Amino acid sequence: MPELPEAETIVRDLRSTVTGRKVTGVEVARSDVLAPGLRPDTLAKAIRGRRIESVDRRGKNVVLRFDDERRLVVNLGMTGRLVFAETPDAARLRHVAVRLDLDRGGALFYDDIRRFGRLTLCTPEAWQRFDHELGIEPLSREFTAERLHELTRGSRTPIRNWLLDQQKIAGVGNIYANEALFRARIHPARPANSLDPDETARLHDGIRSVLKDAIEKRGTTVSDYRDGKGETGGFEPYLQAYGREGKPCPRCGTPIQRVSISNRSAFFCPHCQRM
DNA sequence: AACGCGCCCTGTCCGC
DNA sequence: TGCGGACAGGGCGCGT
Repeated sequence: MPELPEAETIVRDLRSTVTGRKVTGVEVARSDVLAPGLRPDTLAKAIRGRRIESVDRRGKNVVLRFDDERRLVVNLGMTGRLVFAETPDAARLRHVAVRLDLDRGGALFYDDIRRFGRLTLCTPEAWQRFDHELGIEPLSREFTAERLHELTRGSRTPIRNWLLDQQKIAGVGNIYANEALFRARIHPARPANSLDPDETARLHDGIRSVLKDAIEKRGTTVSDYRDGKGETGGFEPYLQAYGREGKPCPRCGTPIQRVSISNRSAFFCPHCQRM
């Protein structure tokens, strides 16, 4: 479940280790993680010999920019991992789908148990389109409480679902959507356009604070997430609602409830978060 | 056309 | 102990 904080942690880890290195070899073991139409030999030919100029994040995506301005966009799906290691053994990975060998030793491994992740190779134009289609970065200056209120006004969908839409806000997944709503004391099934300015201000605050707190703890590992070094994240003990069905609400002690909204679990406190 | 839903995958856990 | 089924949920394609 890599969401924004997990992608950000991976990016920070990889920045220090792979930036400036040259790709010396490309091995694709599971071609179904490549974007439709991207063939293994096409990818290999495109990036072999290229230097990695930067490692960045857009929403939940990790973006490697090469010295010819092409980019490899990595969407981690549910169980994707990007780990740098000196040897395959040191990476402790059992489902390596793609390996990028780097000069000066070591390799960047893309590992994905369920292979829901996707690797996309973008020209500058394709990257521009990709970037444009994604929603606002929740930790950016442009993301204000007023902006959130404007955005939510046009949709009747449950706010939890709305928060998962990457074309609205980029980077929020089910864990942090539920946590943000808990912090804001808003019921996950509330229609997005029913939130008043005070509620969207609280939600804005909840989104930003939970993402920042989770980044500080290097992300949430429920089961599969690993950072750029192959280590687990430290935010799981700080979750207040997600995965805590039946456990007491940290604010009022009422048991946390789990309901299914559009075939996805939503966790909330029935006392603090009323319809 | 916004929105809901089923599907893609594998590992884990739970009940019988 | 073994086995079947539910569940995890990101993103996409499809139907309404």
